[in-house]
Amino acid sequence: MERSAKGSRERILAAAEEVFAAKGIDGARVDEIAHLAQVNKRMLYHYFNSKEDLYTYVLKVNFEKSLAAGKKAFSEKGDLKQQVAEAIRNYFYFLAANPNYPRLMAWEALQGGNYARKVLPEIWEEGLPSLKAILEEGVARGVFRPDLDLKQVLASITTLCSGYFTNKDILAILWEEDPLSPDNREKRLKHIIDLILRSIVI
Amino acid sequence: MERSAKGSRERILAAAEEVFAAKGIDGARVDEIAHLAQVNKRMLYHYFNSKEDLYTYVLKVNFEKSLAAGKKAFSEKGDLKQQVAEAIRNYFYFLAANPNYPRLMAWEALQGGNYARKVLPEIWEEGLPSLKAILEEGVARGVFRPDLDLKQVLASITTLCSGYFTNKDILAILWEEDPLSPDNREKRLKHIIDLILRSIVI
Amino acid sequence: MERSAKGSRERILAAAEEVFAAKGIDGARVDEIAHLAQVNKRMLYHYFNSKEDLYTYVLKVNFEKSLAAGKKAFSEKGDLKQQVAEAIRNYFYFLAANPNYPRLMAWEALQGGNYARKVLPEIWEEGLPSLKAILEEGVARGVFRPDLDLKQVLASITTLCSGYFTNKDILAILWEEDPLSPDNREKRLKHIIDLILRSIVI
Amino acid sequence: MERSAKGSRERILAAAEEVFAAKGIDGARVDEIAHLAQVNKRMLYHYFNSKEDLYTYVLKVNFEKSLAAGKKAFSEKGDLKQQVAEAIRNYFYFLAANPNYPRLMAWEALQGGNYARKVLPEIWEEGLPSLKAILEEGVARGVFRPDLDLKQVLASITTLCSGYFTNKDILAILWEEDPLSPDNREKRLKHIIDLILRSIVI
DNA sequence: GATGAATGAGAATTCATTCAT
DNA sequence: GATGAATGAATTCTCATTCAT
Repeated sequence: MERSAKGSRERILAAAEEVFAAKGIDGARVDEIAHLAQVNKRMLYHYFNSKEDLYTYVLKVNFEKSLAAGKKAFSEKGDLKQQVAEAIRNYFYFLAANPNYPRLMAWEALQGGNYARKVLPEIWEEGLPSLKAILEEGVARGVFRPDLDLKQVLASITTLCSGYFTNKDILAILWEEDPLSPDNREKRLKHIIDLILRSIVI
Repeated sequence: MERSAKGSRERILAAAEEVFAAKGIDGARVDEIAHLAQVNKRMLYHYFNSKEDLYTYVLKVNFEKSLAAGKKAFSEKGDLKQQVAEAIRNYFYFLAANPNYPRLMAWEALQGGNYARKVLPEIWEEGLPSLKAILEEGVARGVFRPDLDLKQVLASITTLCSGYFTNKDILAILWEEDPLSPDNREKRLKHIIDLILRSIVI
Repeated sequence: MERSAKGSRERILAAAEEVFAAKGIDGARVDEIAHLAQVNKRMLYHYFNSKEDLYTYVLKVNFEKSLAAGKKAFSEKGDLKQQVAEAIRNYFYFLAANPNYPRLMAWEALQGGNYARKVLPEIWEEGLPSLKAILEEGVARGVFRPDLDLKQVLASITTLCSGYFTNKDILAILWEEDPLSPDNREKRLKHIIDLILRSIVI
Repeated sequence: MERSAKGSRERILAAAEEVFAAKGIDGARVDEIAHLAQVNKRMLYHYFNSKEDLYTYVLKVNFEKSLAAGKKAFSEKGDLKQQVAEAIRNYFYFLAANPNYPRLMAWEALQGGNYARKVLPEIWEEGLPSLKAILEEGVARGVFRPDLDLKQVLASITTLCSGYFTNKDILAILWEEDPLSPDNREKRLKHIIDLILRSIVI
């Protein structure tokens, strides 16, 4: 049993993340979370006070994970183009490795970010600070187009990356393939990088 | 009273679209829909049988609207690049004019397309057939890159366009501006068109 | 169309009898009755005021039909035993010919006769007056047992006859045959007559 | 408070049996059952899932009670006639002691046995196996008529016995006495036994 | 007489939350 | 920390009945 491997609190948190990511806060059922976490429902209230608070906490934890990932300095080897590519790749594979994250963000976005706003107004997924820095340097050095609109570029990158994961089920239907297979994932990433790079170089 | 201005059925449908787009099927309340439609709750069941069926019907109507819009032949003036730009512009402004549509699709996508699948497995938003045709012609004529992966390009276009609208609330927070203002909308569209065109021409 | 063959009122009455007999007053749906009668639901209220009144009226009509059948003088040929047999036969085939009647009575009996009581306290299915008379005469003439308890005998006859029809579905399951087939019906009737006659003759 | 005297589950079951026996599934109200059981309505769903399932479960429990009663071996003293009388008496007093049982069966019979069929297609109230055995033995030994139709005899016995209880309210009106008074009950039983015995002996 | 649309009261069912232990 | 049973407030859905024409 990995029942006691993690403590109840951790199990609840993990279960909640799973269920909220799968169904959103309105579709999620407290019973399902408790059952999945193999704890008595009461414990959930013991540790997290309410469904809403639990949800908000799950968001918080995920934001922090994402921030931490964003900050992890990546090797600054290669030219700026390569660094941009690398940053996108890092972000893309962070999403792939943490599939609950983009889904949680997507549910939250549709709800106007009301829960996220309460706890973490500042963060959200601007969280590509290193990328921003590289792009700025590229512009300064004349490697990237001088008329680059950073806001737009960053929005495009995050949308393209996270959109791939939040729309996986639909793409699976349309493409009749599994978008999450390593091959397809890599193909998609290459396409996104190509798209972005072509649009920013002079 | 604009009581019987539109029939109850239409009012219910309109109200349902509004509420489902705003809150998703799980967040929506039948009472709210009935109230917004200014009808007795009973009528909702009379016309649409259940909340779920009503939701599915709203999806259906929206799919059809989108298909109709996609089919509307656009002027084939200008070169192929201009035609691509025009097709993206049409799609983008269709979403802007029908803000419920991208949101409904986004909720649905997060739920794995379970409801949509029931009604219209085939459609979804591949629905950019004219665009696909233009791209193919461009490749054939040697105007666009021969190695163009249409699937990828189309996925990027739809993701970029609809992602802008489904994430509007988050962008509003990050940018501290209204993403839906005509100016910002147009600026975003131009960015997307530029991004795509640069990536497809030789 | 036999739609206009009978007037709406008659069609409603016929439909109501059918549905009430099939499902009882609580299981019956006004909508189903109206639909079966091919009339607008409003007409039902026009003619019969309420579901309850309609039900009560159906009971009344059926009581009267049964009384009328019971009064129809039967040929007084043959000895008293033959006359008893004939009376039971008449009753049994009246029930067979009017399958709604025993069912309506059975639903009503389970409900304590509350609706019937309101309108027709006197009738119910004592309605075998001719039979009663024959039995009394038989006792007087010394043909039947002097210690005959008429109440008990009549109760047995009605129970045995109507019970066969109200339990038809269960018997169908147990016997794996159709209790209402002419053969089985006749066999059952013969059994009942035999049972009763043996118990009343000296 | 005899609040937890019996567990809620048992109280719900008892209350449900009472209410379903009194009013049938369509006439019964979940609220009434919950109130009678002194539990929160929610518990009913917790333990039994739905009104329909609760009803089906009540049927099941009653079937089993009846089967158990039927199996209880009765003293095989006396001749076969006495044994038949004893078996009928046992059955009759089982019904008297469990008044909900014949009523539940009667409602169910009128509905075509649709719910019972789900749970226990095989049982129903053929459940007089010991009686059947005695009758067969009697025929074999030449004590009972060789042309005895067992199916018919058993149907008559069950109909006469259970019919007495399901029609009690009507008999009360007709007879202007209480059919359930010990005296009247016993008188009725004697009549039934006499009726049956006379019809089966040679 | 006849109709289709509408309604309010109520019935079944669900859900987050809390109590007693 | 932990638990099973319990609850009240919604929430979805149903039904007999009535209104406007």
